[in-house]
Amino acid sequence: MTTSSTISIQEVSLKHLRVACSSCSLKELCLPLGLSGEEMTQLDSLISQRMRIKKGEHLYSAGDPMASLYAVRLGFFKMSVVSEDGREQVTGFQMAGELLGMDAISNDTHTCSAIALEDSEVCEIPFAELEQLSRSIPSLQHNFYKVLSREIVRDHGVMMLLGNMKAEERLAAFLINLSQRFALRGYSSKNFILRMTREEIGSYLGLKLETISRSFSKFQDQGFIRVSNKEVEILDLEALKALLAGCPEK
Amino acid sequence: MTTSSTISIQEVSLKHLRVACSSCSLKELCLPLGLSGEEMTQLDSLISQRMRIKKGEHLYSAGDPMASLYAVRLGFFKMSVVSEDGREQVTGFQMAGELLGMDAISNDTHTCSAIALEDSEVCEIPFAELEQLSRSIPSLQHNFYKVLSREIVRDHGVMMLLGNMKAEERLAAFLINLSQRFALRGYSSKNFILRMTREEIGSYLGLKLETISRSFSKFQDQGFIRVSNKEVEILDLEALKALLAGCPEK
DNA sequence: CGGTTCGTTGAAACCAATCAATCCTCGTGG
DNA sequence: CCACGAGGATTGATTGGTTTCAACGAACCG
Repeated sequence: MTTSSTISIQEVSLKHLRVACSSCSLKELCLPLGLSGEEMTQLDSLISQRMRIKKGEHLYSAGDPMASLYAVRLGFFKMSVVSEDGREQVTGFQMAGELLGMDAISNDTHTCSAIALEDSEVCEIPFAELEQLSRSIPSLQHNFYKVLSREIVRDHGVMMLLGNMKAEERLAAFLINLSQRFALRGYSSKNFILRMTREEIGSYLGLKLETISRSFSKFQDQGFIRVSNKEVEILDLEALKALLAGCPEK
Repeated sequence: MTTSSTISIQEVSLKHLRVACSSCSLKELCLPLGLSGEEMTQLDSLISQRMRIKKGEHLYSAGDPMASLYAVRLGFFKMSVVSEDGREQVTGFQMAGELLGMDAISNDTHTCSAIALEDSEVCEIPFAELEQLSRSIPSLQHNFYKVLSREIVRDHGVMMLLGNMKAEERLAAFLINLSQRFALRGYSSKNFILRMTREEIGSYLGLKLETISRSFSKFQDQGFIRVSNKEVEILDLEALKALLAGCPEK
């Protein structure tokens, strides 16, 4: 079930305030990277609309047919898959400039659900048209291959995390990753708001929410961070990184 | 360090016994899926050579520059990444018809090492040429997007496994997956040889080798499988599947 | 045929899950 | 505006599954 009916009003009102890729602050992080002015205009014409997704709403759900990919303009999403027996696994958190829905290309069907963790905005990118346009714009095709490949590399990083690391190492890796991504987008790398619950962090990291809570408390006791509910302040980034590097003498 | 010096002799001897995609038994599983005769000939001309990789040799290593992707013709590979502090994570096992090196597109550099677990044979696919050809053959481009996307979906499955499942569930999932992939290639789905060690299975599944060994023994005691070293016989596939489906009443 | 790698099994230690109680926060409606 | 309820977070006690440590046996390779 998509939420298309819920958002149709905004769709209309947004049609004429479309922001073109060429003037988008995220173009360096997103698909248009490295395109010429002319090429970017062609890409612009392909982005049919911008959509607003309210906190808690599904942009799409697992099982939905896939017609478009989405680029996050603003906000924060979680992606999750559910196994046959009902277990949920959060596969990632996506923020501005990141693409959603790439898993769906394999079967023209979404395999994940994309849920907004705050009021968000995405650009809809019709996939068939992207595919066609990428044939005439080599650097667009190349960028898109890279985006797909980068997702694979990211997934391998998560496997490393889930397969080899202890609870506190996982959480440290998670915080460092978030911090870097915020920095890349011009936000503070030291102070940020967690848009997800402890349970969602736990699902992503293969841990229970109580373990996340305890690890946060421990980091705070050690003076690595300050946490107050969803606010996080990183006080000692090096200490967190040291946790990851393994004990120096091991 | 690549192993190119080791295999140069075979390369030469193989040049004239190249098997074209069009006559390859794996074409239904591999990139050429759905291409016309004419298109397949073009793809053929791109596959510069076949290479033999001996058991234990690296097809490529993490950090190597990426110029080509590889399609497994024959044999069995493991892919692994190593973290800064030296921990190894096996990210997958690849068999005939599967593509290697897709993670490397993101940076033109391999992020995994590909190691042959038995004497193997791969087709080398120069990436730049594949990219160019895929612009003129829409279904090739589409296939390649799908292959990349399928890899992402597969990785999500591994995350589910690592994040949510207990040791025996993971091993059951692993055996079922292997069984299905062998069947797809015309091999027995009930009897097969594990090409990897217990330690490598453990690394893939986020477990220690002793845990793998114990789980194998337990499955055998329960009559689900018969294991003798690397030989596996699946006696009760349904029982293994039931393990995954979660407790019936949960 | 000897050595090394791989696999199995047992006992103990440990880390995270589970169970449980309490508190906090936020959104909602009276 | 405050009270209420529900969901989210914290913390403690206990359990349990997996790792670790250890020893031994089997298989494989040169």
